[in-house]
Amino acid sequence: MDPWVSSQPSLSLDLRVGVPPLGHRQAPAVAMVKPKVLVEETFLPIKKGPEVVALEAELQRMSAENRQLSEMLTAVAVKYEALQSQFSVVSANPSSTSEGGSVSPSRKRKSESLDDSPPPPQQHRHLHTPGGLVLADQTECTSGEPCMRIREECKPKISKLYVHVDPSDISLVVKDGYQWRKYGQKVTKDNPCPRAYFKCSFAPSCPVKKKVQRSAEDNTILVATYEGEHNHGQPPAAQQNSDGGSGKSAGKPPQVPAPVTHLSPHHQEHAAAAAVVVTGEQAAAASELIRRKLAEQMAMTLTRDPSFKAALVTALSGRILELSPTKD
DNA sequence: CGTTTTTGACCAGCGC
DNA sequence: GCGCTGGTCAAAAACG
Repeated sequence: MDPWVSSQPSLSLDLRVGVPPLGHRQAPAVAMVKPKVLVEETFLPIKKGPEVVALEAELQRMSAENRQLSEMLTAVAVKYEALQSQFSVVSANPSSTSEGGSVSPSRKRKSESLDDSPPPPQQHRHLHTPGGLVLADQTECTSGEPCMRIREECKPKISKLYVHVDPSDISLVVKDGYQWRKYGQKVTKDNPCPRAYFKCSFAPSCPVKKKVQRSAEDNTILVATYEGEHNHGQPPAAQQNSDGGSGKSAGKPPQVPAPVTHLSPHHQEHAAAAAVVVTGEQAAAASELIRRKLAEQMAMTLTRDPSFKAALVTALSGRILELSPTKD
């Protein structure tokens, strides 16, 4: 996250859900605007039953959790600023882009070690996409977002997605909205998990390929490396569940990995570093888009969370019961 | 029957 | 030149 968040009231990532505004508490650096309270504490005359007490305890817990998250966001924002200034320096010195140069789509291992050797921190950039994916590196916007490119004139269209999946899910399926046909699988030297090779099958002439491999460090993370640029639009949403399996999945049910809704600090760092990718007007446009989608995803995540729903329902029903005329 | 996946073989780049 | 490795091909299998 970056300071942009703090300046955008509509997209504030303040996570204090259902917590009464605490005037005495210093607001976290990242969340500056007045918190939106879903369950207003002063909604009704005070008459606390056991459910309300329990709910309050739950809200306190969530409050603490949110405070933690806010602190993490603050730390991430600080890191972002540091990286951004570093990036500005790098941008001012084009000679530092020594890894640039075109990479032909196939049989080019010479300059294509992106996948195997960890890139230097500044090049290891990740962005969360609305699908719960983490977009890394530069240049490629698989979802059609137009402005995530930087130094595209000197870099191949290579990007990475980091997808959190269930460890028990052995499939190498990354849901990104495109149709892919698997054409190979290989066990690589530095990772016991096999790497799967896919080609875009949505358009026959589409040159895009992707490699999917479980992270050696965290096998709940799938790393998808995209090469090339789609020469067609994104398939309609109805087809987005068929990724990897691309239509027929040979009898297997469509595997849809869980979105990255809970990121380890490691991945959050990546996400924060992502903001370094773009600067200037492109950065503004990209940031707005990304953050909007991030906020949407956050809302989606909350609404999908059964415990959150349960707490919300409990709170609302409790209030309604209190308001009920049958109550004496 | 058509399409996709699997998987062993093959090819090319790279380091020694 | 040789071996290692990653990437691709293509025949066979699997599936609806």
